[in-house]
Amino acid sequence: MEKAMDRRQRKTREAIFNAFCELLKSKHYHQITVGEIIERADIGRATFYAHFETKDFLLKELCEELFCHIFDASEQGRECHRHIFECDAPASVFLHLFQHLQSNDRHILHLLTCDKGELFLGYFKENLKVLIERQLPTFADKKPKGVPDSFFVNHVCATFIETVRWWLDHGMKESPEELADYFNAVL
Amino acid sequence: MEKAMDRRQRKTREAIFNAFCELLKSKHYHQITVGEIIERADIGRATFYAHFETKDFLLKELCEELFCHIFDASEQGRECHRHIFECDAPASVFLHLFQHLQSNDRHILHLLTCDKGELFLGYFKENLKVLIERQLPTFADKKPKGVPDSFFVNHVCATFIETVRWWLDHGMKESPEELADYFNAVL
DNA sequence: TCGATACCGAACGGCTTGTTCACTATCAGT
DNA sequence: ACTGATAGTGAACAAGCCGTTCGGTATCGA
Repeated sequence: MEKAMDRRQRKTREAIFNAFCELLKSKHYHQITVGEIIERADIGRATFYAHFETKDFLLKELCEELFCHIFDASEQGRECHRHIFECDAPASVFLHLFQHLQSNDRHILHLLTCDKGELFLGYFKENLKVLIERQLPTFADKKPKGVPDSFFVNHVCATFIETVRWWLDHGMKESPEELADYFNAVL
Repeated sequence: MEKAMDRRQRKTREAIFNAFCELLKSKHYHQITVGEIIERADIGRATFYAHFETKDFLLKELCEELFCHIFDASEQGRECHRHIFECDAPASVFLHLFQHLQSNDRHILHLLTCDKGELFLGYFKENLKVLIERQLPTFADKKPKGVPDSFFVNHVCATFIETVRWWLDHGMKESPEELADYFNAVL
């Protein structure tokens, strides 16, 4: 993990992640068994537990890797090399997020619909929260009077997540731009 | 269930519900074992499975009973005997809901924080949705142009649920009236 | 080449699930 | 109060999964 992993370690770790993601496409999280992951990844039972204390930790670490990618990329897009798009508009970070979610890692989204989504959403929300808190000034105009900050942050978070969920449930027919419009409209 | 249950049936059914609710106060849903429910309800193993196909069905039926109470009561409050409060204000149904949630069945809310919340939330959302769809005209003024109906309904639902969740996470210090204010403010 | 490290794989104890079955208690109706 | 139907008992059972252990093998980095 931290100290330049052995090639073998990296390989099995990847194998586990891949197997897990593939399984997530056809099954709900809680239906997936460690045995299945092992079989699909073609590794020994003991090996799995050498890498992940438990199935929940596997999910946790997978999420962390994914969020790292997505959120780092969005922030970079905003502050550094500006990505492909102009990123000065207040809430364009969200457009970025929608785009990432659409293109890259579709299998992430399956986690949102599965019933262990709570866990996933927990992690997602955590990361999203720091992003939003850091941008709170940007929303100052949208925030109604008399509403606590923490309530508002939570509201923005939840609205984003629900927007994505709605998107998914309807087949992701809309473009990220449309989505971002809806998102801004209801805020 | 439907045909005037035997007294014995009602008794064990209640015993199971009670045991389950009590356990939910101290444990997360997925940590609770059928064995524990049985022991606490003081019934035979076979009896449990005679009533509920599985633990998930137990949750489902429990939710259905609870929502029946809450949602029916809110609708009655609005349309019939007007309850204790004046119920003409557009979104006072929500105030009603907040009040119900605060007073009556506090153990319901524990379901919202537990990690199987997804399941619970699913049921909750379903019921809430029909309520909101029925009241959509009321919100006509709040709904921004160019946003699909289904998106907006989902958004209102989610906002309500997240409001409740936030409430809970912060110790339910606010009064239902304040909550309703926040809720209206962000819509 | 060599020591360290990761993987193998089979086996094991422990726990949970859902079912079965012979037996007993309680019900509702005449 | 009798009786057939219905509900609950409790113990036992097979099946499945989890997480661990251990002796042996393969692969790594230096």
